[in-house]
Amino acid sequence: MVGERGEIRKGPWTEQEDLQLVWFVRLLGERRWDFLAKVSGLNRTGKSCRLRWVNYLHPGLKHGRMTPEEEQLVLDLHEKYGNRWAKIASKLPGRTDNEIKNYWRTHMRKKAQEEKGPSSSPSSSSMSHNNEAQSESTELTDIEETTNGDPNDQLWQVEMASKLGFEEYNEIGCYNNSMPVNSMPSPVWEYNPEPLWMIDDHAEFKQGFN
DNA sequence: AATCAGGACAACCGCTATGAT
DNA sequence: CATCATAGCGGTTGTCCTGAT
Repeated sequence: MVGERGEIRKGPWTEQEDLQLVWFVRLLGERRWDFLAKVSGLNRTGKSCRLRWVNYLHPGLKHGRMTPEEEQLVLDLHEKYGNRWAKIASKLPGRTDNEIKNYWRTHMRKKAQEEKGPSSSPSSSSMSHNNEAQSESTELTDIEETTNGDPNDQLWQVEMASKLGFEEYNEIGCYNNSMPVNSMPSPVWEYNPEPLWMIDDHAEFKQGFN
């Protein structure tokens, strides 16, 4: 799992790594990814940790196929914003920029070309349909907003929670249970049983390891 | 049944923006 | 004001899966 000392791991994440990451994000919050990466014992870069969290582990994410409405929305928003994936993603709660980007790359681009194709652009007609999906002017807050709807999503969350050994997670995206410490190889647990946010600074914290 | 092509998705890389010191 | 660290974004690549031949 965890590679050689000092070696940064790359490639697919293991369940164990996911578990560790979720746990440390819960403790430290979604910030200071570099620090989190060091402290967690994951031999990953902060960047990699953030990406994994944002694109896969975040409890607010939808998992599964795009609905036709979402497809249409992506199409419309791409018309409007171009390749501003983050911007587009912000209008599609529960979807990540990466997901949308991938999705676009595969079929939407093709679809868009087809629709544009020989005749006029679809944008005007699709816009009206789009209003229904309350995109555009309506500023959707964030991913939490849709977590309650999608059965796919709920299913995934339950699956993920059980996979990670948690019983439930609350509305702010935190799992309410204790970490299954026995499966945690990180030295953190030996040195710092106290919540990490109690620790003043990483310099101090790091002393525990070095 | 084997293999090939395309789709779907995860992850990495480089660059830029922003905030802290 | 300049510099450094961190976060975020968009592009790209790699791998696995699935359906067609």
